Amino acid sequence: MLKELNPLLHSQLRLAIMSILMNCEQASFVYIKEQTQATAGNLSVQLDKLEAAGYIKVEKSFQGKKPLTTCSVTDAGKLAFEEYVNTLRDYLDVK
Amino acid sequence: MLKELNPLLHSQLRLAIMSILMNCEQASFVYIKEQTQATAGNLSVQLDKLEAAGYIKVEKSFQGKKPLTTCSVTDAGKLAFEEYVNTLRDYLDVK
DNA sequence: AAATTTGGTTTATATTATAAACTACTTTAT
DNA sequence: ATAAAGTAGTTTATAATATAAACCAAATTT
Repeated sequence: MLKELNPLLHSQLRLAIMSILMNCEQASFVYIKEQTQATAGNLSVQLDKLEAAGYIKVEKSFQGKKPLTTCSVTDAGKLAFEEYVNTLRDYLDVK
Repeated sequence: MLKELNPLLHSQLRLAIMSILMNCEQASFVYIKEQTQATAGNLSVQLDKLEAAGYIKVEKSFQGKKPLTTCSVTDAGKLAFEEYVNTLRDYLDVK
């Protein structure tokens, strides 16, 4: 029997965000936006959800005069991502 | 840059259906319902979508007096599933 | 100083998933 | 023989989710 796929991670954009953050120490809002091709609004909403779940940390600062939003994955986020990947493998691996 | 995940396959239930069908020649509505724990209504809708996309073939017959709906994956479905899996690997593989 | 760009957030809408209600028929119990 | 319950689904309504459009505040360019 197939386990449930964490619905918070089973979303194209949130998964892409997590994928990026799993591969670097931190990434800016603008960088993630470029990489994912998401609209700023959509990205903002999805980052909020991941942050609310405790999967990522979002820090707001200024780079000179421009606002700079920096994101990084938390330990809980890493764990959730890894569990999601393992669960998903059961769906994908065709015997 | 991450490619788009086929939205028709990026759904827990539809993915589970495809996963089951990729591992057997054919499966009945009832069997898929049991395996996925889906409600009949939800399953019916998602099977329709997969059929409309040409990813599965749905055949209705009778087993004695009871209706029997049998599903199997098409070549197009196999192809789409494999492409989805490959795309997904880019999201999951943490370098 | 008006227009445009940057870096976002908020809110409204479209899409999708899910559940509830229904249909049609069969089997079982009364 | 008929009412009650079960089987195998479909249709329709609702809840959840994703996405886009509209907006804000400040900085930069013309």
